[in-house]
Amino acid sequence: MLRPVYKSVVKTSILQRRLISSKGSKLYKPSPDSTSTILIKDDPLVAASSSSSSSSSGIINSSDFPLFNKSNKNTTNNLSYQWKNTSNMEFDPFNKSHASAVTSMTRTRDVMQLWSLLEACLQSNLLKRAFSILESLYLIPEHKQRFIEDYNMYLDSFSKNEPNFPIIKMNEKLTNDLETSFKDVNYNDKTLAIMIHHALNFHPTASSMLLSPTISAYLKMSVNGVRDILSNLDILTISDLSILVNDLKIISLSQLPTSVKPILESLAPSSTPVNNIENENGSNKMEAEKDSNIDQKLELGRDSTKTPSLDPLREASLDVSVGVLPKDAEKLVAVDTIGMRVIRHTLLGLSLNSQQREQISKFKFDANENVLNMKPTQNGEDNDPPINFFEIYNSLPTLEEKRAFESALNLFNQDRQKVLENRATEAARERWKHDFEEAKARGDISIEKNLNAKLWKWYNDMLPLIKEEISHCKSLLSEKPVNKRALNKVDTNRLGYGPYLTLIDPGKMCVITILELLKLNSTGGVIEGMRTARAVISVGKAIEMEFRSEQVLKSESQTFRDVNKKSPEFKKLVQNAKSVFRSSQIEQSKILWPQTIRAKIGSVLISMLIHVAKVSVQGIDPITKAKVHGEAPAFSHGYQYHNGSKLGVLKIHKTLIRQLNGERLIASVQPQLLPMLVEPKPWVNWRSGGYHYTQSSLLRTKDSPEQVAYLKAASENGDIDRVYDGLNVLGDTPWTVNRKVFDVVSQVWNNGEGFLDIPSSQDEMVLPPAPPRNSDPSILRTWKLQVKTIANKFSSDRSNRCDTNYKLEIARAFLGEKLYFPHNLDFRGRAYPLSPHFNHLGNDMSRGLLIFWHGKKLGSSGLKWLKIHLSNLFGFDKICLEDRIAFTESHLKDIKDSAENPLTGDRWWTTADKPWQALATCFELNEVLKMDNPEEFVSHQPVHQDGTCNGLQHYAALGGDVEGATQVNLVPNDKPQDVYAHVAKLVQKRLEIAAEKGDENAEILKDKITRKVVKQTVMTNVYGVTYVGATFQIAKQLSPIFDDRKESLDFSKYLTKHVFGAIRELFHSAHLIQDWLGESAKRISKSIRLDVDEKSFKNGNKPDFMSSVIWTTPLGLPIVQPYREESKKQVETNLQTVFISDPFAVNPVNARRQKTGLPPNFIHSLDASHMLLSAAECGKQGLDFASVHDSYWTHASDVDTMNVVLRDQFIKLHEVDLVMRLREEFTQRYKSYVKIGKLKRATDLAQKIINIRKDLSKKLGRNTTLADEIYFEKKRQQLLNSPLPEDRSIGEKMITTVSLFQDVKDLDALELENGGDENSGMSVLLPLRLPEIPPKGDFDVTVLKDSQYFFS
Amino acid sequence: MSIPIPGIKDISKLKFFYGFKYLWNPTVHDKIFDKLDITKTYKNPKKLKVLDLYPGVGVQSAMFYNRYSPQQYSMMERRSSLYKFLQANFKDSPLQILKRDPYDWSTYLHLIDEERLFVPEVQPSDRINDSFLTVANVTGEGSEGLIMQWLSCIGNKNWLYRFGKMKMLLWMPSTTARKLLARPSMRSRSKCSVVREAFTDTKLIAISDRDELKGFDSKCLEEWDPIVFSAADIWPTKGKPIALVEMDPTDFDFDVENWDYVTRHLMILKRTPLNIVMDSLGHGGQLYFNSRITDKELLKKCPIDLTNDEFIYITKLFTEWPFKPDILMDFVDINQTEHSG
DNA sequence: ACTCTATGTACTGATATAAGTAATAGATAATAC
DNA sequence: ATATTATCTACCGACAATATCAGTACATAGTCG
Repeated sequence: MLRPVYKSVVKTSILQRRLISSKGSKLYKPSPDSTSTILIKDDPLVAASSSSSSSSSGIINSSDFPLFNKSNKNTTNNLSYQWKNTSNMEFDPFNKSHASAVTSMTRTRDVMQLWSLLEACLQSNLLKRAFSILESLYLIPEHKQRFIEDYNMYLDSFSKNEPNFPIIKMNEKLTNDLETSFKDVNYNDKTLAIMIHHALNFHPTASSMLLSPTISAYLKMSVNGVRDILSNLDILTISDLSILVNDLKIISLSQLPTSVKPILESLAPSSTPVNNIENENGSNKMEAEKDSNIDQKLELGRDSTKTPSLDPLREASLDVSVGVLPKDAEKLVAVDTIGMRVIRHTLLGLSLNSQQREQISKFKFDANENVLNMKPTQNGEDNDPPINFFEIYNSLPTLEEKRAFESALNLFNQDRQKVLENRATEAARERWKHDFEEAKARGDISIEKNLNAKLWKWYNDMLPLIKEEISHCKSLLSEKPVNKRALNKVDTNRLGYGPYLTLIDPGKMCVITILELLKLNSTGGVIEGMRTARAVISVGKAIEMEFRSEQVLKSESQTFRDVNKKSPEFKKLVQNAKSVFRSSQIEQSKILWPQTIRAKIGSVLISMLIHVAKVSVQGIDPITKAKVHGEAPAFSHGYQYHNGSKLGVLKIHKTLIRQLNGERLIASVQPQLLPMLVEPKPWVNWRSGGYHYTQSSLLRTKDSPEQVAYLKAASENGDIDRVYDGLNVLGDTPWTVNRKVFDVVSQVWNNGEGFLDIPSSQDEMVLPPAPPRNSDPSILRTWKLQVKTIANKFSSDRSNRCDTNYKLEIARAFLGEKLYFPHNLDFRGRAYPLSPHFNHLGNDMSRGLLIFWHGKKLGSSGLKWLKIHLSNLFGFDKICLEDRIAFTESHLKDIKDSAENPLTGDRWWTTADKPWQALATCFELNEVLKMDNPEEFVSHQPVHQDGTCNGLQHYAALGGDVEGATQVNLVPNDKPQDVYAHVAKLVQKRLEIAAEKGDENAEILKDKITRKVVKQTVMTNVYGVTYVGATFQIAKQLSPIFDDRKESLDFSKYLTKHVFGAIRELFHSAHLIQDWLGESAKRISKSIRLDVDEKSFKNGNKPDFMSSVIWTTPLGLPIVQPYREESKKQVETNLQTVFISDPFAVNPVNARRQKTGLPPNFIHSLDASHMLLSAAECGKQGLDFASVHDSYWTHASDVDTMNVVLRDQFIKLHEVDLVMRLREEFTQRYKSYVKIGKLKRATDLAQKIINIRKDLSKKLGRNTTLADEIYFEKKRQQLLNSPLPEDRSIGEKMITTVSLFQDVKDLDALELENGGDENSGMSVLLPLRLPEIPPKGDFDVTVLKDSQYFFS
Repeated sequence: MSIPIPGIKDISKLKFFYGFKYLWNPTVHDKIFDKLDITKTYKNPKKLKVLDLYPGVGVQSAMFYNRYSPQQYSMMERRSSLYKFLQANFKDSPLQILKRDPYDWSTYLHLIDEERLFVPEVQPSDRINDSFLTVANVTGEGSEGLIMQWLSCIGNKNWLYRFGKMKMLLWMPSTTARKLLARPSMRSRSKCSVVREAFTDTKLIAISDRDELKGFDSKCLEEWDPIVFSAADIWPTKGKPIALVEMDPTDFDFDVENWDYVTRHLMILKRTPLNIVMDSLGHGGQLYFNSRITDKELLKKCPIDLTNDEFIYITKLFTEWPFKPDILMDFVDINQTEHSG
């Protein structure tokens, strides 16, 4: 049928806006009469609000965060959602909710861009340029309060750059800057710290007496006390402090920050400060003099990177036995670097067998050399890591020994983790070089055949290009800012990205670029390549990430550079201090590179790589039919169309693809994001936690400043400490790779054939022959579709295999290791591991590969749960526990066979729902069953307890719905309820009734309803699946029954109605709550905040709605639904323009998504709270705990304990009426919001409003608009909140169209619901009112205490 | 006995036009017929079979019949309101009304091969088929794709073009006409202009807005001298202007698949000189073509400046390229769906 | 020295792209008259 | 105040269209008083 016009006339509603593409490089010129400034001055509202925010010393604007002004009366209730009014927030670009004026947001963007530019310039020592950026920043009024921090950054750089600048001159400069250039700015304690540091370092050898008065003067100038000055550890190094305390004796130990106090203490009595200062390059002589076995040189950051890792001396010293100390000092240094001997010493002191003993003696405990087992093996069968810590750990007989072992391992892993996060690119480069040289020895052909050797070639070709580009950028940047006109386009672009490109070591950038591109192979639906947009941004991000961790590392080694040696105890002290330091460093780095810059950087690097990367190729000359050899670029930039839209793609040459398919890809996993070897840094605030050197945010925000602002406020307020507690428990669970399962997977994998989820590896695709060209178009089309389907299958198989490859390689690298998953949260509060690819949230295979590091004896109940677990994995999870045990017991033979001959036997385990996990369980059960006393068996297998339709469980509890609660096992029962089966039964009944009435559809369908047909729909119903969506799901289930697709769809439509009806009937109260949530979300997202900018009214009566739905979880986590209209724009890069969203754009909300999203999101925020509460409690009780949203894992022996915790926490969560609480919060938060509604014309009130409008209209000389009314109401509110009594009294007398509603009792009587038939209604501003909560049922959640099938 | 022509009064009562527009003014139609003078091609109109796709209100159809009395005149119209209108006006006329969907390829198979309700004569391709004419109105804004597919059918010699070189009188939005008729170096020059140049000889016959003419090539306009009428002559009046073109298939001889790939990719960067743009054809394209294209002047040109002959030349080089990419795999798969319970 | 204007450029928003409506088609929110 | 028409289409983790042109705002240089 012909397509109706309207379907394609307008393709998208995206508000396309282009980036101000080179704004990053554009500086504010001090021209005071820019239009925007005038606009702001003339706008009384903006002026008022900005003055109020500055006068109240930055206390959060009440209209931004209505809850802040509320006094905290309910503190007795520990689930209170109210936030304390203690936050003291200064200006921060994130700290503006969306609804504040648009103008401020555009300036926010400018601030952000200037910041990142400033940072970049300072890093590159472009001080003059930096200064002019400072001048621009200074002109932004909201930024004044924070300005000194930027100036400090500058001053610090200046000080480092000009170490020989006398302190007096320095002082002059400071005075001059602050008195002439930046008049309104005052120094702070950090400024003083910089001056002190400069003073100490300018006169390193000067007599203390000379320095003392100067420094004392600075200390006296302190704003918040000497302590505050001294807490600037990023400025003052340990040796600075040491001088101040020990030499000059100006300050006392007690004034130091607690984290470094112990270090200074231990330095104080014996140490000779002179040594500390002289010792910058590490003195070997000193080392040689030490004769203790245990004393170690503590090597840090910069120094360690200098150490060549292929040192022949070191090789030679490997076999030096413990306890024998080489007299040769040089050798000692080589051996000594990372404290390996301590570790080895400790380990060898444990009870080990001779083989282990030998392993340990041979193993190099050098983090740089033995980060992870990433070496490629020629023979796929050889999975053995050089040392299997897990096996050693397990074999240790006593708890004490295990502890000692773990503690030594931890010491070693600390170093390895650091290397992992910081040195991975260098490691990759070294591997390439090594392979290249090996291949070279074998001849030119080997170089072509060996991937790494090829990469090394690319690397070497690319490096000079980058260096050249960097020097271009540098010379361009160091020139005086010439007028732009004289520049060509290339240089104009350089000006934009140049400052960033010069920040990172060129070699590192090469490696990153190459690795990223290889990683992105066959992503984004591209057959042999990737999307350009994705590629440039990924590379840009990776570069930025590298820069960030380098920064942290650099400042860390700067501060601690002088602390070079001491005992292991001292090392621990330093480690602690450093970790505190890192937290604060990461926290401070608020600056992120703008997305546009990332894209530009990425594109520059990628285009260089395209230019140099070549592969040798074979082709057939179409004319002579002869084989032709040649060379072609490995990457090629082009475009593809999709529905008439262009899509930039980066194609990878077939030759390279083939090579990649057979390659082990571990190297290209972003090494910063692998699982961790040590416990993640605990979450203490919203941007410090997880990895040690890599910054991650607590919340995965979707580029929404609003989300960040609320999160930050809550975090600073200490409202979400319990969230941290739970999250830290998840992160602290140690795991290891299940060796037995890994061996099976590995075998299957190397075989290359498809197995379970793993697709087979294919090199070529087989396509059907093309029909003749002049066939009917319909035939041609069918063929094209076939080709497409096959190609898509091929490419998805390939990317699937690629993904599996990653998982396996990571698993291989962590064989025998102790590993941890750092977690963070999505915006609803659900927890996810930070490390991609391989984690316990992954597919069945990933889960099967993971077991707990710690083992626990099965004890009395463990075996039972292990058996139940197996039954669950086979899909028998809705029968009573006894039957599940019986299931497992009836398959003991199968279990034995599966465990002993997983691939050669009957492969019973592959018939499970979750085969790999089943296999893992079979392995354990088989071992258990061999034992005489199973209770003694030490189990590592996580046992899952899953909620039965967790969403519905929460709904039932919320609604007090007895019937629903029974269905989802909140009510004790001797048999678990199967919701899906029950719904199927209900549908069946409905159909039978309909059939009797003569309904043909019902007649045909009535015997075909199974649990499976309705399962997905019941599940997704919680997420608000629509009628159409559910129809598709059911059609999928029904399709085997009906031949005709159309027919199947028709029946599905019919059936869906009944399924929906049945669900609605069964979970009636859940649906009432869903509806209530939906309606509330709709009203909120259609409401107007009073102090909204009038300009958001397009035509005076139609505003852009800006309010998103916000609530606080029982744990205090504020949740902001980020659904807004998208605004994307094109950004020019080297390769093409890319289309990316502008994170600073202020967009109206997407009311539809706000509405459909709230019910599932609210429920998820509750189940997340439940999980975190349970996690924290389990942690407290000493359980190992993991979760996949609504599936909770622990050791078999602890399941009973965990179940009790789960129920207790659920009860605790629901003891409060959460819906009521939510409504109260909404009412508070959206108190002064208004909506546009209809008022009955025939009322007094309406008449009054008409009169006001008439008056106003006269005054304005035009028709009034709703925008005008909002303006006056806003003014009234401002007057009412004014500190001046006279203002307040004026406000009280003011009457506006909105104020009239204050006294109205019964709004319902006046408001016209949308059923208004005649033109009796008129559009007015009404106060926002939320719908009434549906009545709560009689279900008492405490009965849950005894419900054993709640989670099972 | 001539068929009565529906007037604007009746036509304007119709509510739904599905975004299509129809010229209702008989005077303009007469001018157009005069100008077309189809008897040049169809020496014997009594032998002529006309297939009218999306006839709409049938004004043109009735006038055509009145003027030439062809052997068969079939109107294919499925949209209910328009079908009803045709039924009401032409039920008892010699005009055949078929309630079929011209969009669906299978419609033609049924009509021609199975039911044999409309069977054109196959003619050799050394001349325009003189017993088969197709008239179509595809003025809907969203239906441009249909025109483009018909065009590619000329290249494939399938669909109605299996009966030989069939002339088509085609109403379309004027923007579409502008794109199709654009010559090299013109702003609107795009892949479909090249397609038109490759497979057809097309003339602009009439257009509903004089302002639109400035988007066309002035030399061509001189030659075509199109009839310009007013927006008031079409119904519904609102909306964008429309144009009528006359499209005759021509001879061609080149590798269509490769040519399609080459033009598609080159026209993406239509303002980038050939010596640079060739890289977007595949790995190492720039190097290969720079060595193969001997005419340095050609290398300086941009794709937008190329004639079809030049595209054919490049295509030839492309097919001779030993390392040429697989042109079949030229698409992306945006929608990967997984997930199930 | 300063202002004004001519000139060119950077920026924004609009439009075209390919060519069976992605495998599908009915409710519903938004917009226009 | 109704009727047409565009926009969805189950949540989250997650990952994105681009080239070119016309018109305009803006900056710069040069000229002139």
